[in-house]
Amino acid sequence: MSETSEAYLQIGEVAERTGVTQRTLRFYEEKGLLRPPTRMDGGFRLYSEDDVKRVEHIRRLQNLLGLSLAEIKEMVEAQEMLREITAQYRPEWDVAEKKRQLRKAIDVVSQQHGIVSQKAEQMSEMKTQLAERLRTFDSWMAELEHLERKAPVA
Amino acid sequence: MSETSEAYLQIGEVAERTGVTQRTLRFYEEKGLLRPPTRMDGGFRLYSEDDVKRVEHIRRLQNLLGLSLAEIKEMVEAQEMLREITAQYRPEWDVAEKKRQLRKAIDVVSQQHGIVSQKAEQMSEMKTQLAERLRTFDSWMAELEHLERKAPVA
DNA sequence: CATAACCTTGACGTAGAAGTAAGGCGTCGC
DNA sequence: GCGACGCCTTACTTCTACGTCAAGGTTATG
Repeated sequence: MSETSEAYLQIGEVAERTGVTQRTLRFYEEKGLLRPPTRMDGGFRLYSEDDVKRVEHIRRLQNLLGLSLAEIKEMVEAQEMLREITAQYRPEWDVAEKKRQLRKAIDVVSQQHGIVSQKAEQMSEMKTQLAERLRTFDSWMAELEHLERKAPVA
Repeated sequence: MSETSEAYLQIGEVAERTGVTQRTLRFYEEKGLLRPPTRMDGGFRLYSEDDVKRVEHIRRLQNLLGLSLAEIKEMVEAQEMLREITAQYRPEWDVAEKKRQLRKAIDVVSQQHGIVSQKAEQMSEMKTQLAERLRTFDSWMAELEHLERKAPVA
């Protein structure tokens, strides 16, 4: 009975569930993208469900936005900061300090939002262009088929 | 008077206009992403406006869709193929052959369209999430300011 | 307690996408 | 026709994001 409150996962399970390799998980940890997980007595890493989510988030930022790990690290760190503000009460921080932190977080998130918005817009533009093209091609194809019916292969 | 019909550009100008380095332009040529441009007698590359557009297109595929140069090459080649079909009459190709080519092109473009659609959707999803977050943060901020007004810094 | 399955760190390797440097022609304006 | 600047190729280097052993420790199971 090792269940304290959460089900902890070993690196292999996390790898399987997230679709990245164990090497990648260790690599992300090394690079500061994942905070070092807790360990078993023998040294085995124990991840939480939250860690799984974080990995998935990292992958989205990579695949969808094409950000470098360095850029992603910045973002993740900002998230982390937020967690610090919101998690427990932290009476040692006064309101002014909290406001500073929160403002920083808002900055980061709105920057992200800006990037995403811009990219999304460019994408839909591209999508429109492609759709237009497809229509053109389809009409050419129709034309070719028309030709073929009028003058079938001898 | 070297103007035949278009204004040709040297590699430096193309680099400046597209925002990539000269090295990158030569690299793309080497990799088959840009067809070898015409040359001056001395060997200097002479690019057309079309080439500039192609470079911009390549960059969009890289940055927006995150495709590898190999993947981009395939796409560019398909475009090129189309150009062949549509450019001049090409009486040596019969209708069936043209249809085959056109079908291939349609395949490529609709595949691209699929990718873009999917990404665009994921992006707008992400955008929504970020916007939601921002709203949450803003309300927290408002709360903090409210607190501050009720109990100003002693 | 032996054995398989899983994990550890460390070190080296690799593919993709260029960057950079060297040494040498080309071109243009005067 | 010469100086300054732009361009040529070739070759070596870099950076990112991991992959791939290797040698050994840990954990679960019969």
